[in-house]
Amino acid sequence: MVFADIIVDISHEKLDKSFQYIIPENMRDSIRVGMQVRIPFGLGNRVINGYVIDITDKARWEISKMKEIIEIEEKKVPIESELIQLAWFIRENYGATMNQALKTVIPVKQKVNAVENKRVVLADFYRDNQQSLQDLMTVWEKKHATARLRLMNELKEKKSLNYTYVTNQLKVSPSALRDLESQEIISVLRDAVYRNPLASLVDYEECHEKQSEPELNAEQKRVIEEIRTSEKQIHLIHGITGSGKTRVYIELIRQTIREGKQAIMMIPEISLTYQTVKRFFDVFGDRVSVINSKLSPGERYDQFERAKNGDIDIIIGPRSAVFTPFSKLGIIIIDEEHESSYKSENIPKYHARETAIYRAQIHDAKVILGSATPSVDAYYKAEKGEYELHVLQNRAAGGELAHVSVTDLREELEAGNKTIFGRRLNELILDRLQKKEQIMLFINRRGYAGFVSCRSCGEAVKCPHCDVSLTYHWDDTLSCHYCGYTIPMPKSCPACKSKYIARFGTGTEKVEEMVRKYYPSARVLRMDADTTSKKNGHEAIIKAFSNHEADILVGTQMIVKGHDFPLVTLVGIMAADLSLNASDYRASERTFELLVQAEGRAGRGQYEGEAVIQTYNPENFSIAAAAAQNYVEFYEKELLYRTLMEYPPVVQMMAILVTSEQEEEGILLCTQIRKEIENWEENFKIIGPAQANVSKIKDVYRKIIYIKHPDKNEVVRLKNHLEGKIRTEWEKIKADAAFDLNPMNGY
DNA sequence: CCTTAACAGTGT
DNA sequence: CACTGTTAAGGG
Repeated sequence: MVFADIIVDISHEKLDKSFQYIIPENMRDSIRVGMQVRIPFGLGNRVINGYVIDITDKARWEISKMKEIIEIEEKKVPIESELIQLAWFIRENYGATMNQALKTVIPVKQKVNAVENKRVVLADFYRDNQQSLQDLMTVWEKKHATARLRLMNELKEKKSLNYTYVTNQLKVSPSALRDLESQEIISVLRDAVYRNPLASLVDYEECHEKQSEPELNAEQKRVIEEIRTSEKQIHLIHGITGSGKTRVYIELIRQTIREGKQAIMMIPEISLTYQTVKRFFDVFGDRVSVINSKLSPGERYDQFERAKNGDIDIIIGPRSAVFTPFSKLGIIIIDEEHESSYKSENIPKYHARETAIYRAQIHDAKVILGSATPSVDAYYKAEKGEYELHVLQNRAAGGELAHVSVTDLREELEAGNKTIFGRRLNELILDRLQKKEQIMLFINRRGYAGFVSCRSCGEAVKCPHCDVSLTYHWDDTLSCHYCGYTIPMPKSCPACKSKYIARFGTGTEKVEEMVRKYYPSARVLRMDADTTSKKNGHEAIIKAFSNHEADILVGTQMIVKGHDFPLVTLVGIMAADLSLNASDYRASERTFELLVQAEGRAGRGQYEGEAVIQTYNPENFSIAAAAAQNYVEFYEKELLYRTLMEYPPVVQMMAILVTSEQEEEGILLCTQIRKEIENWEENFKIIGPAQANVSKIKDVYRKIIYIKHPDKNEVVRLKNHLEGKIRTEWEKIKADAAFDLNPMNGY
């Protein structure tokens, strides 16, 4: 007897274990680990889906009670067994059910019909027998079968014709072709052809215009050599903006491919796909592909297949690219390693960096992390020797980093300057406008956009189901981010009936208005959530600014990421402090990152760049370090703070989010959890329970507990213990708990 | 998650 | 005792 361990396709803690089924005789040869099957489940034997995660001859259950698998789901994509191992890792570390983890590692669910490339050729007999063909055509001539004659004349010349060419250009109807095929005069060949998402991104016809990669400079060569000869598996490249990290990645991938292995190139955002693909395509041609959520299901499925079959060597994509089913994985590169988008915001909240490292260990592959502003986490591990650190400190194309000056806004006020432009910034703006160079003005503002509040009572209009303010939409409605609750924009304050109710400035609008007022001759563009919400709004603004259709671009974080504007020689950071006020321990790290990335936008072309940071806290260490563009200085001070306060990476932290419809139930579960941790054999530091930042979503209450411990394994062990308790002893408490290891954004 | 069996409450 | 609604248990 052979049995299958199966994870049922129901995401519920109670069912988060494998169930054993008998494999019927007729499936014994075809069934494989990773396949999806239909099984009878529960007392009612309702038929559901399941994933086979193991096949064994050892029964863990009374065979008489075991049921049989009904059938194999041929239409569903089987999960590679290696990805099942990754799913276990994710389940274990990020608090999810195995079912959820399996669904995450398999981004393609359904098999999709292959696209066929149909060609028309002469049947063997007529190809080898010219005389018979001639006879045939004489008959047709008499019959005035003109379409068939057209086809035959072409086929005599060329051996094979494109099907669409035959139907569209030669005007031979499909029915005629079918007739000819059944008479065995021609045959229609069908080759499966992969959908190619690159086709819309790069121009195959213009291959001759390929940009060749610049020569490696000494510094880049050194880093490549260090990595090539190193015993270490994980490497961190700390390279200043413009130091040519991508050039290094390309070289490392080239070497990997030469060894017959494959590469995953991870990028933080889909919007950066184009420029990356373009560059890689010029070097590696169609051995490169992309995978991301913007692809159609068919395209995605085909990239999956190409990767599995070894038809490509390199995949470019965001977080989920880590699951690309390469069998000979040699290298995983994570560009802009510090980006928070590498951590999933949905359950399971896996971190692509950690998952990549785990996967690389299975393959004995290398992991390369790259950034101009490494995450404190990664730099810490590099310092500890867990990763090997490499530094690129010169700009590849020569040139200097932007010169940065800091303006203390308090002094400006004292000096009687009531505008939002400090004197230094004003001076430089006028200078650049006069020189016809471009300017970017960056507003450091996260979230909390466009909510509506009352000027007389100060009350913000809130969602009745969630603990958040409603946000204003351009169609003059207010809606809730979390549950979609929408009301028309009220005419007066719902709380005090005052008429002085208005939208809180988004910051960018205000700045735009001021620019128009003080620099009336300047042409201004604004880029923020409002102006980019329309389809292609993002690209349209970028393009207009690239073409120098505007002198000043005003915007939020989105203007600082990844785009090259050679004419920009001035970057103004209007108020650097705003992200410092965020309520989580990563606030300084994020501020530093943003400021340095913003500074990096200035002076990327032939002209020298300048950046002005305006702030109320010039003495703040992350602002000072950003002004000096000194990462190590920032890192050392930040690490000191994290050590004192016991924050990651010095300790491991886990967030436990408790949600409940009735608040008391949630509080009860929280107290139980707290008690359990206090009595646990290992000593954990506990913070909370407290109300989550957003304390209610869709009428569900949210409480948060943070726990800290130096050892990650201990944290995972406690998590497993608590999960067990929740499943058994505390089962009756009507509240749920979700675990998040080293959370990226506060709760 | 969904089904079922068990149970309590209601009405004839 | 038949019928209905609520609840807890179990799933291989």
